[in-house]
Amino acid sequence: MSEDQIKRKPGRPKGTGSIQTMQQILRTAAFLFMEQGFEKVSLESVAQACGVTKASVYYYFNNKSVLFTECLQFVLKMAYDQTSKIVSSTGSLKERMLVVAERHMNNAHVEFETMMREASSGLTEEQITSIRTSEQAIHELIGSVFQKAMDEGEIKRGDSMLLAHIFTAMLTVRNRKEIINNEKTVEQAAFEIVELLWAGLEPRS
Amino acid sequence: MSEDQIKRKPGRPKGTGSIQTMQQILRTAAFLFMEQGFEKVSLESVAQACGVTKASVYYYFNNKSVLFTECLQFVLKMAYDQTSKIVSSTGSLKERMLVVAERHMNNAHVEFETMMREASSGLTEEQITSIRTSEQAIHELIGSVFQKAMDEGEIKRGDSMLLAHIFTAMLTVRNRKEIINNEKTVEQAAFEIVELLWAGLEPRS
Amino acid sequence: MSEDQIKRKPGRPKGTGSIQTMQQILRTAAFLFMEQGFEKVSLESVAQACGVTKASVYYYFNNKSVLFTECLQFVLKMAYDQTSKIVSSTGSLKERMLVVAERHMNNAHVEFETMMREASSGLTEEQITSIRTSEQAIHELIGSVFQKAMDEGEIKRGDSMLLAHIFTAMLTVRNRKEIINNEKTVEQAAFEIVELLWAGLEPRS
Amino acid sequence: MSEDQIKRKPGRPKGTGSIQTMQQILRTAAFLFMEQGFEKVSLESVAQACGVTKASVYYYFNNKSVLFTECLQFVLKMAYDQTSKIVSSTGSLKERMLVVAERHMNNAHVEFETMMREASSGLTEEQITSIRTSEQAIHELIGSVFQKAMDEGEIKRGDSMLLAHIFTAMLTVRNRKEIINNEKTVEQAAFEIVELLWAGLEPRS
DNA sequence: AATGAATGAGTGTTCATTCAT
DNA sequence: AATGAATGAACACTCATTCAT
Repeated sequence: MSEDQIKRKPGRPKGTGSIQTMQQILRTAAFLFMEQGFEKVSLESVAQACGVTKASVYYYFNNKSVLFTECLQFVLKMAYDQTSKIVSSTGSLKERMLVVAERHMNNAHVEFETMMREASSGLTEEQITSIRTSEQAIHELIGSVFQKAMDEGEIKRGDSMLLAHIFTAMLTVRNRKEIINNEKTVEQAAFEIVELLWAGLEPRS
Repeated sequence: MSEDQIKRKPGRPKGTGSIQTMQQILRTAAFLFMEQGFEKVSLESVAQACGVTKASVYYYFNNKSVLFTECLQFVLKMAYDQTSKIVSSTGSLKERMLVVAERHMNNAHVEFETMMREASSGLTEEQITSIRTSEQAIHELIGSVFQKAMDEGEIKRGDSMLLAHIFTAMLTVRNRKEIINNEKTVEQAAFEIVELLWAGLEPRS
Repeated sequence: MSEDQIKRKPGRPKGTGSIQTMQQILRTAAFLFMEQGFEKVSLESVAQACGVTKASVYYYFNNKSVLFTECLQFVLKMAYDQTSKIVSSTGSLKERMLVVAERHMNNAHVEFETMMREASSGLTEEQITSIRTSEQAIHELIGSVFQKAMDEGEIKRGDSMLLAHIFTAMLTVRNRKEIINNEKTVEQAAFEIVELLWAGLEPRS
Repeated sequence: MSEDQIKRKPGRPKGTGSIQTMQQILRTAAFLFMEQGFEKVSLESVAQACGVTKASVYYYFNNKSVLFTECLQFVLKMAYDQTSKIVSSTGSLKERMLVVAERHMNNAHVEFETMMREASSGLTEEQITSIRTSEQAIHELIGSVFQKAMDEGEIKRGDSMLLAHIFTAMLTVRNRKEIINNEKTVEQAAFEIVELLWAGLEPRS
């Protein structure tokens, strides 16, 4: 998050201005987009939050759509890496998915599909598919993990990709203020969700 | 400049008067809001879609926030009524929830939480709570059905309200184009979701 | 002012709706125009203040300019009558002008000239001259009184019409909040103004 | 629809850049506000009068209230400086006040109080007091001059601040078209006003 | 006599985008 | 590398005005 602030190697930094500024714009904009969605974020507000001018943002990103696209890819890549690390660790599938759930539910953000729908009219076909691809990668990652577990008999057989989507969809209850914040912690909710997914509703005879 | 334009006189045109303009505006706007979210829908576009002028929209609704609020309440009431009818019909809980799932997934719309987040900055506290209340009513309806089933031993015990939220969250996979539209019909997806929710992932010994 | 409310003759009033409504619109609008000027007063606000609809206002007055014109003439006629009564009463000129000053300064209103300038672009030549004539009548009334006093040696000779304008102009200090409201009452201010006008600044040798 | 229109690209045009756009906007807007008042001046008209776009006006002034406030302060500062120079020159008080009168009456403008009343609903408390302060400064300047003259016996004793207000109020006869323009020059009127103020109406015995 | 419904023309304001430096 | 100046397009909202009933 603020890795670049704290850990400063001694000596004059190489590219003080250029790459650093671009990275900061990217990070800041990504945060704002995830928080407020496409339309509500103005390039002016991005610039201000970065302490630069609007024109500077344009210097690095040709237009709002480009910035948005790169932001999403940045965020999705981070999510992919994080998830990848978790699922490839040791432990039972259930245990690992619980960690995935906790992490996912702690990253506050606008729901993906909605943001895409909002933005899509301003994006080119290319941009849309490029984002979709990055997003799909995550689902495929999770899907493949489920598939492997099915093959090994760890869980029941079924449509692994659909399962992956259902799983991520379940995690969006994080956004319901009535559930989280009031009565349960995120960890509790994540735990109950995974338990439910594993056990099902049907009472054992 | 506009000398060559046909100068329409202001004021009410002679023979317009459809039956219920207000209802039509409400319905049209509701559809557009659900499809595109708060910001992207301009009152101009609402007016055009209804075949009236912007000023006419303002004649019936004081401002965009009011229109939005009434639209959402309109939609939520319909959803509540629909759901209410289904859950109070005969059949096992699982059967009834399948119907709920099918209906819900066929109503295309932006995810609720995201839309609210997007719009909330423009709404008054009152408007927000009024919408929230309407929305909560649906969850409580579903939650109460789950609770009753728990009490009667039809399903396992658990947090019925959390379950209600999880259930509706699961239905949002409808928005994922990779799943629906390509490989599965909505009905298939709904069926598999309900099956999964009931049976769980754990393989029977 | 509220003469029509208090003094109600017994029996069914003749023209309950028509003339009464028109009078009320006129009075209300006049008050609003004097208070806020031409542009700031919307016909909607006039209607609301009267408890009727905008269309009703249009029923009695063809358009805003007409309403404005009639309002001003109404107000100016009242001012004329009031002034006329005062100046034709007994007492020295100075005494009578003091009463005029007090009355004038107690009627809160936007300065005349400014209001006219604001409104004039929307008025026809006819309307403007008709208002100007009514206004001029007041000045001529006061001017004639001054002239007579000059002829009779009660005051120094001079341009009586200019003097009339100066006199009314002096009374506009009523609008300066720093003077009235804080340190002086309207009556005190009126007194000092008249004293000053009579005695002049020059110290007697 | 606009296919046949020449589609100007957005963004800064190639060779515009006059020297000081902001100053010109300020001056032009100040003139328009003084001439027509707050409501009647649209930012569009200001822009047009300057040969720039509305958006350019917004580039320099955040909103109409800000522009209005800065305009008034600009005008008031000029008036203060002008008056200050005159009153601190040599000559008798009467001579100097005659010059003040002439200058003031030659600057065509809407009456101050009225303009403030019209605009005040759109201004913040801060803006109002900031303007009021600037205006009060002028009256205090004139008041102090009168006070000094009283102390030195050059004129009769009295409320110097009230006198200052009366004096400026008298000068508003400049706005009465029936007086100026037709029969008298501004200089004549100014002369007669000052004469009257000094000598008073009372005939010497 | 009075009104509800509808409209065209504006007004203030925001924003993505461009260009010269 | 970064910015200040400028713009066209859109948007939320208001208002005077008209017409049918």
